[in-house]
Amino acid sequence: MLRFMNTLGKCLEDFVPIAPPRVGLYTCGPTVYDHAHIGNFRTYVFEDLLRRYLEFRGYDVHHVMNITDVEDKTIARANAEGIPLHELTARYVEAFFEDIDALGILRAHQYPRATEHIPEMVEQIEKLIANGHAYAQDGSVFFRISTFPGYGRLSGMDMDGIQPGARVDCDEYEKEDVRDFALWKAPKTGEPVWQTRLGPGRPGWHIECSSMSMKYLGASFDIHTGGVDNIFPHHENEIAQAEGCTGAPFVRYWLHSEHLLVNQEKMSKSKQNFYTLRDLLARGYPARALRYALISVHYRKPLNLTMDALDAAAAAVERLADFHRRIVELPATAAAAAAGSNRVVDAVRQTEQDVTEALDEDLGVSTALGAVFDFVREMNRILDESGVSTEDRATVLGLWRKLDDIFGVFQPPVEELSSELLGLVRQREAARRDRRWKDADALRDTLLDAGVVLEDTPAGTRWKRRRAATTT
RNA sequence: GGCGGCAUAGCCAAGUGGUAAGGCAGAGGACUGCAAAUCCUUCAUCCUCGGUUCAAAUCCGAGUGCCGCCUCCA
Repeated sequence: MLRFMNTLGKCLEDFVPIAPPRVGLYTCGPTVYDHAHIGNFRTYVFEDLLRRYLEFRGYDVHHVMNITDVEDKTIARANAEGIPLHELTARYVEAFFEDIDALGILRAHQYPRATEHIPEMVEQIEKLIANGHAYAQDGSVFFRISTFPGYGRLSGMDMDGIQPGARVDCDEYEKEDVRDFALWKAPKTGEPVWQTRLGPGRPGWHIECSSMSMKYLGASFDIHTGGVDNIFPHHENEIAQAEGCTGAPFVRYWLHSEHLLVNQEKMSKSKQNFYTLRDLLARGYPARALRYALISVHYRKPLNLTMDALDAAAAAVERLADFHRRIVELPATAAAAAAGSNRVVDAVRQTEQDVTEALDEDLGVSTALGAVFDFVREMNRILDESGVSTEDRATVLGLWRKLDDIFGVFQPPVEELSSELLGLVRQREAARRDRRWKDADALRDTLLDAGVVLEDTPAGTRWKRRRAATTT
């Protein structure tokens, strides 16, 4: 039974979709004013694992991720660069897709953008005004929190405790109550303006997610996710907006991922520990190693990213790739043997069961990966001792494909070698055959300098790309 | 000040009452012409101090440290 830690209620709950096998999944996406940083991707990778695992468990997931292309930061950045908003956001939307592709994150089924859903937001705001949950003031529209008794339930915030003055800044907008939040913002110089039935202005941030999620997933849907910092106020406000509008329960399961730390500290540009994906790729870490590092820690635990940890992740991924290559390239002679057949079948079955049990429990990914590495060791033992039959190999590769569908880090990319380098490999094989060890070793060194590592096996010499040097 | 998260070997990290998964790094060994890959062996008593219990990393209390939220930061 699949279970999730639901932020709403703070306990482990059995996962029961509203209309199985369909699952509506909404994940809070990027604000496209700059490159996303590696902490953002921690969340996106978690959401990718969630989606992939739901699919593995037979659910028909409909995944929607919003793109926030109009809010304070995007406007400020576009103004600073002196370019139109859409030009700025188009640039970073493109970068975002490049990055998630590099990390092997599956594309959502839809990426609705705020600027393309102004009418839907206006309509929702009108409903909220009509039923008394919202009020217009000085050209803006605010949500009236006092009319929504459930406010604060998701975050556990006691709204009565928040009083004007102390820590709460009254912003430039006049509101009935400082706790009220903006649904629609009156026009200001230097800001984009939409002419709507509400008057001119632009949407507040929170309204886009409730409008767009309900448009594509319905008034009530299954799962909504984001980083922990979104719990309050963003998701709290979404609930108020949605339920205040429809009267129906908005979301069944709220899942939130913890933040990523760098060297046990919060990432910040001033501490010079702020990394985008591109920064880390430029340091030579393979994208798959980064994905592994981001995925291998449970999503509700802070992830402490260090360069040592990334080196370790790169090595772990290589161990998995080495195993995959070994099983794929298994020579026919060894593949004909079948002494280990029962062990293979047992190991495959046990591994699939262990991985499923672990992930069923709120995506217990560390335990699941532990089971995978146990499997790799057992299979390597079998391969050392007896080899496997062609049939068993197919069974193993079948499991491997399933695991890769879930984790997205097990199937190594196909590597190619230039004909010159391949020629050197052949020359060295000839040298070894003639026992010209010095020549053979010199050729091996040459290839190593070219980034090619050789492995001599009873069935011949294999080559692979050297793991990128990643020091400092 | 209010609310919440975390603290396990050199590093990353599982485990939430019965004598510490897994990965990386290290040490020794097997295999190898030498390597690489692989396998075997080895490497912690769980932040501190109290308490509950036959039994605690795991429950309770008090500390210490780090991180986050408290109006728009994944």
